[in-house]
Amino acid sequence: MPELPEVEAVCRKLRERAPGSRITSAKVFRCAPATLEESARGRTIRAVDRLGKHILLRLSGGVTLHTHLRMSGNLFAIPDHRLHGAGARVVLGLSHGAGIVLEDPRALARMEPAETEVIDRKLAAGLGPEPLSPAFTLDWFREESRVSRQPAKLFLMDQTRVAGLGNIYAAESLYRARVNPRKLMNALSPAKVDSLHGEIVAVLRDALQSAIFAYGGPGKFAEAESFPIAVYGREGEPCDRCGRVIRRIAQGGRSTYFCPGCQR
DNA sequence: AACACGACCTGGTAGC
DNA sequence: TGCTACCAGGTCGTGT
Repeated sequence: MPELPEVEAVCRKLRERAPGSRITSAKVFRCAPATLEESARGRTIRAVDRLGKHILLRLSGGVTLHTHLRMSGNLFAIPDHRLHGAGARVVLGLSHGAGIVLEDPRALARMEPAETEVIDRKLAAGLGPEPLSPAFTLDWFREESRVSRQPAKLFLMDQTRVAGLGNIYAAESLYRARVNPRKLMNALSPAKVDSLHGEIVAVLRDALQSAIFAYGGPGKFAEAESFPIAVYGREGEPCDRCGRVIRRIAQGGRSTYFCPGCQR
């Protein structure tokens, strides 16, 4: 589920309920240290921030619940904190009985209490600019590309370079820009670098719209255009653009899907 | 610096 | 039906 667009959708949804609520109880089943129960209880949720794929629940008293959904996590509000599902890993009970639940079937997600100043400094130092922020300029991207000898796919997945892309949207960005995922960044033509920069932004913008729909956004009537997946998970199928068979290779221990015909 | 690999975990599914 | 093997949207630590 969660790359930047999905995480942003989760945050927007949470912002409808969470800010202003006091945490009256906290129960950790897994995915969080037991100390979270005590450090969260009694505090008020001031804001829900996001940095890359990291969710930051800002609590009163300079405490942040640093949350990462990893592969299969989800974070959402429920009307009654006692009625959480069986898959709940952390449940925050709020004033007026509502709740916030961290779910994750694989239990890889994490929610950890931290001093706000400390976690902010750590994340700022460890994450590159977000593609949907003004910091993601073409000049910056050109320079990063010029000095990187990483294969393009690994470059896009590297959160210290670009914060927020994951396996799906990295693959889709490369496909749209017609870039071979194995090609080293500093070996890409200037035109490909520029194209890739633009497609990263376009892919995330499109995906964000779809994610907001999927998470119960503006209208159930509007045509919920789901994000069109062109290559991810389509090994063996013909490419919509050139007809060549889409391949799956391994990079950095993950699957990369691409079209050997038009990604060069 | 850059990369491979295992660990962390559970669940779904294709194939036999 | 039931077993096995592999796959999964992420990150971190260790070793080369």
